[in-house]
Amino acid sequence: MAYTYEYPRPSVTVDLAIFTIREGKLHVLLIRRGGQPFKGKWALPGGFVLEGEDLETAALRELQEETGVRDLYLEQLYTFGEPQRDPRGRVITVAYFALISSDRQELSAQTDAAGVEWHAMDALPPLAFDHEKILEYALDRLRNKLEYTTVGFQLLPKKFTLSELQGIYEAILGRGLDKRNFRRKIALLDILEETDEKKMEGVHRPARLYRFKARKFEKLKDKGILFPF
Amino acid sequence: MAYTYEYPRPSVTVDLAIFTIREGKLHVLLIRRGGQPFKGKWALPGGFVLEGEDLETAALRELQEETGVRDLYLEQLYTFGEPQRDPRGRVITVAYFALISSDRQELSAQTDAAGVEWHAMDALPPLAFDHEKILEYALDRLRNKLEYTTVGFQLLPKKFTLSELQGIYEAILGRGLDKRNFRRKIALLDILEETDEKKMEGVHRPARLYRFKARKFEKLKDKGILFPF
DNA sequence: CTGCTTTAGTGTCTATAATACACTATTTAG
DNA sequence: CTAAATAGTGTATTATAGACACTAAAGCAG
Repeated sequence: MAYTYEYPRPSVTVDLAIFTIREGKLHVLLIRRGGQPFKGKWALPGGFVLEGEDLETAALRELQEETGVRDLYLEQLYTFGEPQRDPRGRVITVAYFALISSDRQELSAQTDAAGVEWHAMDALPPLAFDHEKILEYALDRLRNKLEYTTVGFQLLPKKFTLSELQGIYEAILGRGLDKRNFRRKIALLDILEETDEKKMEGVHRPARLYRFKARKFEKLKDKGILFPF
Repeated sequence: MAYTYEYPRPSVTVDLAIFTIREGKLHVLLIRRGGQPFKGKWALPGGFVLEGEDLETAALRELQEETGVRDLYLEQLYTFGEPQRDPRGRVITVAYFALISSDRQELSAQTDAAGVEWHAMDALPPLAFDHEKILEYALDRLRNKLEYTTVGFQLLPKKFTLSELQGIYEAILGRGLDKRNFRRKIALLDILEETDEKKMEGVHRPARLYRFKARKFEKLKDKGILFPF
């Protein structure tokens, strides 16, 4: 049944650009390589697609192995297949990107022992393979998606303040946004609802906490559409 | 050097969704399969990625083999890798889409003997493999791209009338557009220039022919950006 | 308890872009 | 010269984006 072709059979991997926000800045998850090639260099988490395994399944499996996180916003990015991109031979990689909210990123800290670390996007070390190119592509896509989808919302805990939401947008876009215009557009989307709670933190007026309107949000999550800025 | 991994090595193919406009309607190029599986069914043109061959190079090569056309707008679409998508074994396919202008689509007629035919998108036969899914994805992307890029312009000969350009948009979007609004937006883009020529054809007022402003267009082609509708 | 600091929260005006909508102009065929 | 067919043109309305500044509420210091 399997493999009856007389054509080259490259290895196929998945690589993940996993983003989060820490301390107001966009970070990406990197792993320090333990073996050759590129030993000691940082790389995107990823690995080989297994026998009979779907590509997205492989990406989710790798994600869980590396970070312990399930059930994520995960999107196929691009497939990189230059013949020389891996010095060991022909390896084609399907890149995905994912977002982890600030309250779930703690889980991944458990695996930190294995050389897994969050790196600020504005202070990246040199990366293995063509992972710099992949990351550049991923950041492009992320910023783009931000403009017409709700991706940014993936990066927040269940309840959040509007300032926190704006902070996410500013961190990804790399520029400041006007508070009033931002709030007006969010309100227009009609996907948030107030809670009675307030975030009491620090020496200043407490901010109201919001959450998504569950029904609306679930529908939109599938379509991916919405959220212009 | 090559293939030192102990991991599954699927075959990797490229498949192409090649669109054109014929008689005012969106068409896609299909090939009738000569062998098993899906013998006699229609399929997207495509084929295996060769040893040491870049993915896009493979797509361009297949395109040329099937249609004789070079130098096309070609864009990676998505990679499909469900384990069971090919009954012969694990085959991962990287899908591309391309657009051929009405004056170049004639070239491809030369290979028609081999069961290569244009099919109207609104009257497709059943397709082999998961090619219906791939096509659906491609059409989605094409319509989307139309709204914020200049892709539509790829489907026209060097000189064309504004009505022809509008026809392209209507064929892809599947709905009519207002003539005055369409022309205003085109003018705003500032990427067309008038020629002195007119298209004398039929029993009616002749239309002025336009062409792209070469410099502007070359810049935009790379970026891919521009052209909201 | 007063006031200083810090972040939350709110509304208007202007500019730009999108849409709806109808008539005149030019050509050929008969 | 008239009929048929497509080319070509402008205005008014509505929706969206961006610029912009002050008041509100909490904690802490004195």
